[in-house]
Amino acid sequence: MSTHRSLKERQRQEREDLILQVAEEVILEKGYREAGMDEIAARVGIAKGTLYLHFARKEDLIFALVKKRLLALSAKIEMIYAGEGTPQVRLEAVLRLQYEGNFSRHSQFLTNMNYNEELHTLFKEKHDELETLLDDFTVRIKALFDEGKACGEFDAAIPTEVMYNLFATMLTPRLYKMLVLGGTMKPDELVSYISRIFFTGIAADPKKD
Amino acid sequence: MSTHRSLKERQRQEREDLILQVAEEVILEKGYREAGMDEIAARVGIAKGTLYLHFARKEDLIFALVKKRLLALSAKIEMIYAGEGTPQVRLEAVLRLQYEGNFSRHSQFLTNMNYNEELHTLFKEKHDELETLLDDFTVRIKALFDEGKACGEFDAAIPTEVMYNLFATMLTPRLYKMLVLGGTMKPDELVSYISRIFFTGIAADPKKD
Amino acid sequence: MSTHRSLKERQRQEREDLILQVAEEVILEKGYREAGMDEIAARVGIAKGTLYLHFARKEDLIFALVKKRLLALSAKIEMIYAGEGTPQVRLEAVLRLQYEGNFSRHSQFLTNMNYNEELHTLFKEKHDELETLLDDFTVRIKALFDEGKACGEFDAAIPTEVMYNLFATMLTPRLYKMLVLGGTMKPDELVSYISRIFFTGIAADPKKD
Amino acid sequence: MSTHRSLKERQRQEREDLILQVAEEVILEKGYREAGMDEIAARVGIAKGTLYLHFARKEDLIFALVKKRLLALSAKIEMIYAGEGTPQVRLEAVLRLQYEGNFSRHSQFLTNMNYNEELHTLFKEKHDELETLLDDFTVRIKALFDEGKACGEFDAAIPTEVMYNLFATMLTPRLYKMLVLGGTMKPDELVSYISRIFFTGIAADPKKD
DNA sequence: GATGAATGAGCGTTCATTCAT
DNA sequence: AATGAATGAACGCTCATTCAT
Repeated sequence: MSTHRSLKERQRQEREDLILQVAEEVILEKGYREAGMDEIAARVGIAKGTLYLHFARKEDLIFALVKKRLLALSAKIEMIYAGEGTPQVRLEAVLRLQYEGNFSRHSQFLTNMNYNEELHTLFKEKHDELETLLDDFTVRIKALFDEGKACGEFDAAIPTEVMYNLFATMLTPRLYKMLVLGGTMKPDELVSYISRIFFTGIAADPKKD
Repeated sequence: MSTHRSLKERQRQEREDLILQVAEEVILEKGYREAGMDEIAARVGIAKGTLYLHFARKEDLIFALVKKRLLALSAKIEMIYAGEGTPQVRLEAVLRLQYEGNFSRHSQFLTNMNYNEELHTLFKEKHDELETLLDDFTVRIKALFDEGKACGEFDAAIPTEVMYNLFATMLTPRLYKMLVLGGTMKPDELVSYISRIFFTGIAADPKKD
Repeated sequence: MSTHRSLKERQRQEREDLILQVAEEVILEKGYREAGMDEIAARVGIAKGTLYLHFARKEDLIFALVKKRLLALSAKIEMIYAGEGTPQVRLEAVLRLQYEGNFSRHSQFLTNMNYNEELHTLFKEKHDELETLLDDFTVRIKALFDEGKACGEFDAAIPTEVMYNLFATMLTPRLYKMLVLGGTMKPDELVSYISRIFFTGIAADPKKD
Repeated sequence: MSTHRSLKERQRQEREDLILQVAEEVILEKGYREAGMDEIAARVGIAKGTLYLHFARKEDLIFALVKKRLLALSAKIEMIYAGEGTPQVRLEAVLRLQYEGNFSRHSQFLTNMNYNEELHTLFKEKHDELETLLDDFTVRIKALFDEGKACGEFDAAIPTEVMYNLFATMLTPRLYKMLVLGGTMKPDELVSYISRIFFTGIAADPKKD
């Protein structure tokens, strides 16, 4: 019985994941507004009504998707943060993460959502929850920069805020789309260029040693 | 008569500019889809029908706006490109331009449009014209990086494509919004931090001299 | 076995009664359309599918409820009709019946249904059956008026049809809602006022005796 | 110009009236919920969007209709109230009004609305405005009963509340539908029977003179 | 029998676009 | 040229009904 339950529950969860995955695809193709509930349902292979058994409102579906992507990102960042290596090594790992596999797609989704003013309006009520989710991410990255400064790896004269935001800007999918999808280079080559430029740029001045 | 003509024509042009300006405001506030033709017309102070005398479709209005902003940007870039100073000096001028005055708003508009997949679909037909407009901008910036490499200012080992796209990424309004609008620092302070990091990062290795 | 059968059958009947009772409550609270099958099932404590084992369509549920209330009413009327006393005394008993206990609720339900055109459309197929049910009620009341005329209690110059319909109109819950629920008076006070007015109104003219 | 304006305005008003009239028809045929905006628009001969230029929400359309009927009713009642004759004569005029011409239809509409619990929920926000509209009607009728009591026409022992509510109950379209539409008698015959019964019923006891 | 997840027709509402004035 | 009333396709969402378990 409990097995039955958990089987059902697992199937439900799997379908919910499928819905989110399909929704992400459609949204990446057409944008949030053009992504109709009808089309998402059709692509998942379920009826519209069934979609509404999982998410009572379109807004909730989108938010669940954003949340899922943010949580996955936070978890990865957390692992890297808790791992070994100098701050630079770990920040490079974050870069690599973002440019590899599906994360590039997830990253594009999150970036698109972030630059869409419409969603900021839509999520006004959920602002606090969103803030908390983003904080998980922000705090770790900033901590790595602070650590780097403390151990003389990064230039303490540059505000952590600047380092963090510049770094976050580089996680944006633009570079990936233009250079990797454009066929110019492979992800790891791109990451090594970015790393080289960025970490040379924020390195502590060796003369001051 | 011809004076009459051109007077009318000028008035028409002025109104068209006003429409574009208002449209930009509304779009920045609410996003493209939420910006209704009704509201734009009302804010301009004209009837909805009149709006359609200027732009036959909402799509055309948006495209005209994107075009206008890209042309203005290109013109500024062209001036800087044709100006004096080392490549780095001129690229820093581009950065300053982006972070000052209204350009921060225009920049935000262009970035939002860029990250909105909906518009990419919408502009499919006009893809070529858009490409040409973007080229005007792209070519100049890349030329400056190439020039810098040639004169030993920038590291020739880093592909120009990488430099260009990284530079373009930093013109994104994220840094402006987080740090300047957030009240942490003034635009010129931010520009000098970015410059320092970026140009140190791409500088030619002095040991190799 | 037959005992088993009839036990099961009794349980089934009990549940059906419960469903009807709950449905009446929900309909009185929200109206027929707003009363969802989901909510009725939930309040009864059964699954929605089970509801459909009892009533194949929402329409059937409503009709069964109307039928049940009409039958109960007819039975009571029949008892009163077959009872003792002058026609007026028995008609007063009908009035008292309507204004006391649960009948005020049932009366409200029947009246609401009667004034809801939606249901008249819905019951088009069942029109004849409904007519028969209503007749049971109508015929007895009319008979009492005729009897009253015959024995000189009521004015024979007033058509029985008028007496009957006026009487039926007064069984409407309006008076109950406004005066009893409004707290102005008790049910039996109200009934005695109504009786006094109505029966004085239709009384045979004493001068003509 | 002003003529133009008022012409347009008049046409608009005429169409709005037509919409309300059609809506009333459809609602009387099918009930409030089954009366779709689509069908109302189609019967009026306009597009659905045009309907929404007149009434922003279905709720508003219904409320406007209720309001219009109540105002019309109040105006008529007011005229009768301010007219000549004993209270009984004037109350009889109210009865006649209700049973003649289109008023019988309007009366049916208002009664249906009144007995539909769904609408009470829908109009919760507008409860106060509705109350005010109803008061215009209620106050006049009660005043007539009080006047009748004062001049010895009606029995002062019967509370005005009872008289008023019983009278209002008789304005219900039941009698009209059963007896006039059923072909049994003409409206004025019906009114005279009702009057006779009701006013005899509430008449002051002549013995007390 | 009992369940409740799944269905999809149908509703109210919006808004880019058209066109008679 | 300028207007704004009129349009109708398309959307998000609901809920009576079905059916595999």
